[in-house]
Amino acid sequence: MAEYYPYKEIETKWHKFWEANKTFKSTGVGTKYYVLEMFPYPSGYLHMGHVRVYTIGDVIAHYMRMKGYDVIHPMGYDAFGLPAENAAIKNNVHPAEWTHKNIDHARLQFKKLGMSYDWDREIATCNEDYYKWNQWLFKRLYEKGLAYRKATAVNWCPDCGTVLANEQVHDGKCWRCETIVEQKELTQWFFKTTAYSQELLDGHDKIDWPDRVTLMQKNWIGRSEGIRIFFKEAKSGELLPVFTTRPDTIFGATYVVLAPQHPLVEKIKKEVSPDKVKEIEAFQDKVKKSDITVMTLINMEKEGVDTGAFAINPVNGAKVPVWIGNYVLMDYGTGAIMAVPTHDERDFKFAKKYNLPMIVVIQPKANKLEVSTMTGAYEEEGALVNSANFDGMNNIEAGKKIAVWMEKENFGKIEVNYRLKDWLLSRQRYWGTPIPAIYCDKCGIVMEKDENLPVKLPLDVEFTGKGNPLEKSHSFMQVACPKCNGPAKRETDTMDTFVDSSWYFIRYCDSKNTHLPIDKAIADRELPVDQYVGGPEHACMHLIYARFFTYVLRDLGLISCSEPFKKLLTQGMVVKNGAKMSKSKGNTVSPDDMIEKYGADTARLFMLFASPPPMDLEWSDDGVDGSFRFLNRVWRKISSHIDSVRNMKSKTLDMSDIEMLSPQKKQLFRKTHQTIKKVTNDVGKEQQFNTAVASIMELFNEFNPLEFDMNNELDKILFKFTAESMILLMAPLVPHFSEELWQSLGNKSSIFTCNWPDYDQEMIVEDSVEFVFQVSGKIRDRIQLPLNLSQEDIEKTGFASPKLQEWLQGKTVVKKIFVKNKLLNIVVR
RNA sequence: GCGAGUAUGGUGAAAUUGGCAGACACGCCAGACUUAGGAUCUGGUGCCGAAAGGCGUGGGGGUUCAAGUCCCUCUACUCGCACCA
Repeated sequence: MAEYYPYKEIETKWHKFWEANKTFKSTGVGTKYYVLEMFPYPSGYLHMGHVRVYTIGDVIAHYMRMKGYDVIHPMGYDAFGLPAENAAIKNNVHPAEWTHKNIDHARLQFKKLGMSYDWDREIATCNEDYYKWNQWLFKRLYEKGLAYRKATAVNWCPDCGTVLANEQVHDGKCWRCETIVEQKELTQWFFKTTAYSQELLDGHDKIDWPDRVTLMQKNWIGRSEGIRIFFKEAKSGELLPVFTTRPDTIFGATYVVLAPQHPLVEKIKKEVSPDKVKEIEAFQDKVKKSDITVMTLINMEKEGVDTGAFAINPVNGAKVPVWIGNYVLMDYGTGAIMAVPTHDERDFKFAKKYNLPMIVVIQPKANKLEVSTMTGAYEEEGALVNSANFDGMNNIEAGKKIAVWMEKENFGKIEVNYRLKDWLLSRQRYWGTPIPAIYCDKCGIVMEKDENLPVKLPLDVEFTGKGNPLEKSHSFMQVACPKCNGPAKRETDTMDTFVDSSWYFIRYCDSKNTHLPIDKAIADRELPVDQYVGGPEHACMHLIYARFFTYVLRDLGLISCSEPFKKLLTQGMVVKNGAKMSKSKGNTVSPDDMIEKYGADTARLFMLFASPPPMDLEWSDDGVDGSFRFLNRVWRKISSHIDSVRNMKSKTLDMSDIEMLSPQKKQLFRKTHQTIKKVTNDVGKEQQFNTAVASIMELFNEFNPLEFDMNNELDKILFKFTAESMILLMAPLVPHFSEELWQSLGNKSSIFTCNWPDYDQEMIVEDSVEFVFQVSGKIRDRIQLPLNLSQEDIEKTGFASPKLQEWLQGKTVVKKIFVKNKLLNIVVR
């Protein structure tokens, strides 16, 4: 049986040591550095995807610690949510019990992986001492007018009598009973995220995030500058505003489309024939009889119906038909659009389908457009036609002028619109934070008193899958109105779990505070998070909600910082055989098995080595083996002389010592310095852990074959210096392994209290370089030459090279390109 | 439909940002050692070719002395889309 390094013993030993010594507790002294990974939803055991994020965060935390920062590195659990409730329905176990069992296992897994958390800060969002502050903050938002109620549609299963999450709708059917899902209007709570639309955009300049994430957010917030145009309903004269970003095409508007829920539709019904009303209602009904999930919206054919009413275009008095369409959204813009089929592809298709009129208003330079021959919309630039005084103008210029003119004539109002919606936070579920609102017949909406918080989740509930369990709890529902003390009813909606995760990173700073969510002095020292790590799937929702909450807490005077996450690292998924690991595909790998078979350090090393953080990571069992073998090789090499160097002082070599070394050992010393530089840059700056690992392997490949004579003082010094440097560089990656070797080498304190190694720029410089010679861009020779030769010297060498001469023979030199210490390109004809 | 990515050997990937394509590793091949083992060590390994040499970074086109890297265009795949977290 092969001898492996004793990873099990080592890992257990250091877990105990770190825990007993609270090695990773932040000291509160010096410059703080807050590293945070997105906390897990404890739905069962941690999987490899988790191991990856947390390993990446842990490497950064260790590195900054060794760089001398007071590192804040907390962990907790995003513990409210739907899966716990599903488990309750399925297995008749209380969501709390299920959740706490999972949390306990996750905590154990974190410890086994050697994650360097400050466990004293731990939180779970389902605990009363956390969600109390959700309620407290909700009240503050309500007082500021940032929380309000309005009606909106939800997925509804009529059979279960319950609201369904998008996830619970499969092919338009309820996942449990397969009843066709409908839309239902409910009055629900919203947070006014749109109050901060502009700051959410402007804040991007203050943070160091991947461009693609800020770009996604920008698109999500969707700022568009346009104009609200005041169409009027022809019969009643009722105002029918539409929003458009294309005022240049206003003279080409040939019909108007309303969202099916648009309030004007109800008025129109009173004006048109009974047959029309039937038609309209049938259409409204059809739209309502579908769920509101994305896939449905995508697959939905664009459909509409003529209401029989007309609208007046303010700019020219044109009378255009009013339609309703399933693709016009009530909650964007004004819930109504003007259609210009000649210059918008979506409108074009719709107009063709229903045989609606078209007018060309933009003519390209090259050819002349005719409505009768058009096969698609013309969406490029051109000159305006059929546009009154604006004819002949370039459409882009004209757009601005038309908008100004319309505003002056009071035909419209220039405005900025955002695609960002207010945040619907009501959930008709049990396992979440109860919203602390009370409904009193006399007083209306009244908030629960601060001193009565938290409003606790009741225990006298049953999980049947039908209806909201909270509605059946009398002890919960029936309350006295905090204002008039009369009988009142408690809100049964709970909060979206995104509320929990929108400020948990703030609570970590002061997780035990019983009179405020956070103490301001502490917040001001510890916030913002300097480095946040998590999946890019949170680019839009979580990362916008968290920024919104930070703005709100700032405006409430609770904290001073505006942007919660200074730097963001988004890591890819862990895949196997090209597919995301999932139970249904049977391609999962259990972290527990990995730790058992190879130890946590090998699992960590493989994940860091296999792929740079932003890319997906292809799992490979053979690759894990390779990482394990590498650790074993290092272990053997360093162990070979560990007893001889244990009691000697660590020293480095000076120039005169180096001159006495063999060329290979001199090169090893240089390589060590080069590797320190490379790893420092890769880990500290680029966050490319794969290349950091590769360069440590390169160093080891030079170190491993060399023999060291333990009777020779220089050899001993070099051996110890190389070994220690390597271990220090490896410490953030493989903490147990490094701690063990470090202390075996005679060091008395934890490696994580040591300084990150420095390199000497002088020691790095190579004395020669392989110079490349090209003829007309093709490489024809490579010659090892001293550094920093002049172009003149290089040319001499080049023209003297027999290989080059062969290619230069009989040709005329046209040009010579010289790149110092790199190449000479001789261009010939 | 809208939005964001990705594409380099048999595989995971690297390339100091326009300057030697394939570092490092996996796998494979050959060998050494050996009380056969999924251990360790040594050498080889992009493709074609006997060699000289040629070809090669998803396809096509362009800029340049020089392109994986810049520009245009096409294709394929992956992810997100507001009640999963």
